[in-house]
Amino acid sequence: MTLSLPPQATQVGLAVDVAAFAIHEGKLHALLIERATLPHLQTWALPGGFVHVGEELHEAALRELRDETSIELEPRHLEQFYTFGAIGRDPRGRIVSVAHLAVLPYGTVHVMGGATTLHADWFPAHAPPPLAFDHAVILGRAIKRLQLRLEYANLALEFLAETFTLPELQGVYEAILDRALDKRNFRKRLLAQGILTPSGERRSGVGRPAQLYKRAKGTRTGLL
Amino acid sequence: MTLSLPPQATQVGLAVDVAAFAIHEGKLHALLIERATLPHLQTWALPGGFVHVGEELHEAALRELRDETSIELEPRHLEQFYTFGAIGRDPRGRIVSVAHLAVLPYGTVHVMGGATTLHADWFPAHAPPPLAFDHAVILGRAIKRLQLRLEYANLALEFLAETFTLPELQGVYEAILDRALDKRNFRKRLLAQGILTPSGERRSGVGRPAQLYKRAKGTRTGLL
DNA sequence: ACAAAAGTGTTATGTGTACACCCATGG
DNA sequence: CCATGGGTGTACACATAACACTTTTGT
Repeated sequence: MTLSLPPQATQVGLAVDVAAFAIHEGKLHALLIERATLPHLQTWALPGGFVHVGEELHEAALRELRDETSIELEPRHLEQFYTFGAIGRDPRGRIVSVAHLAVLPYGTVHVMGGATTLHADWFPAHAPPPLAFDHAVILGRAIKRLQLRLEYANLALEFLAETFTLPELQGVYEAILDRALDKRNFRKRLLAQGILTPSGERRSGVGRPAQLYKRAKGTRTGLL
Repeated sequence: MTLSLPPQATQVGLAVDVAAFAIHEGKLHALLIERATLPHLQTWALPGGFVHVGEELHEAALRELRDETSIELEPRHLEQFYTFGAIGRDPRGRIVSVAHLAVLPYGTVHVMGGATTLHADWFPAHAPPPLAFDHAVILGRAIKRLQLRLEYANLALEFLAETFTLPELQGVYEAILDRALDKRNFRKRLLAQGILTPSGERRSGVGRPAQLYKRAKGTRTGLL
């Protein structure tokens, strides 16, 4: 490093926080951890922490997600969505947090308490418990962003396994938008987009089996 | 400050950059400065710099805009839109920049060289000169964000004086979207939104004078 | 009178939304 | 045969896009 920073440059703590979502029992859930350290000891919060030296922002987000929740997962989507830097937001000093939005398929997640956290668990995203710092605001904005993304990215598919039924996909939309959708209009719209191809097989259970679909070739949204 | 940061916390330089836009001669222009310091001496760049201690992010953006361009202005709109933190983006070390998008009315702007910059000037936003750091990427994303915002915020009004004609407003849309719009459909759509009220007066010049409008009461978008 | 820019309506097309019944399977 | 959930089509309202001529003013 041959050039130095100007004297008035602020050195601040750089953190990432992750609002990670999955669908469970037809409802949108967010992954929260119970803090094992001050400040806000024993308060629920978004997974997150300080960025390490030489670590990219999205790498830090993935690491915090893994370390704090002992999750075995590959996030299907990870995206920075806003940076929170208000002066009083952290009592330890000036800490700027780059907030990320992550999407996980619920099935692949096994949550257990990690070293730096007391617990980790899924909570209904639309009705979370009291959260540390400004994390309630961050979570709220993450949900809004998720709803917006749903419209023109095919982000809903990231919540599901490789093959899925149309009712399952509709359930994802309804969980995220927090309202009911018309079955026929939903199918019409989704099939018209041409991003789904029938996978031939059918899933069985109670009632009539549903046609299975998978994403059409060349329609990945881009993970990071 | 009673609590200390954990040892692995990275201290990084926190900067803001501002992509400031105005309409001039029917084209979208961006405000650039020519750097008076290393690195990238004598290269054009977005106005920006380090955040001071105890300074909010948006305050830093406003200060840099004023100091580096000696502009006399009140930005009509200022909005954070993305944070750039890739490791190699600045040769001085790990510097994270919170990028902002600003809208100025062109008429109120007087650009002259400031102390920390060699020059400051407006450039066509869709065809800028070579830029320092990753500022070309930042500018490109700022334009995209501006185009998106145009749709559902009434951001176009921020480019104009308090009263304006419909052809002027259409010119703003065309400059930002970089394509022509149909006059009749444009008028129909804008007037249907009910955010414009005729201000009675008419502006004179060559050709038939145009009706003047101003924004309807209670339709401010929110500056910050 | 002419040049220059403002203003004005209709039609076709596409998109979103509301709405009710039959189908296939398991128990 | 019944309970459960999957699958299907049509009609209306609304928004969008294409398109050409007349009006008002200054010179």
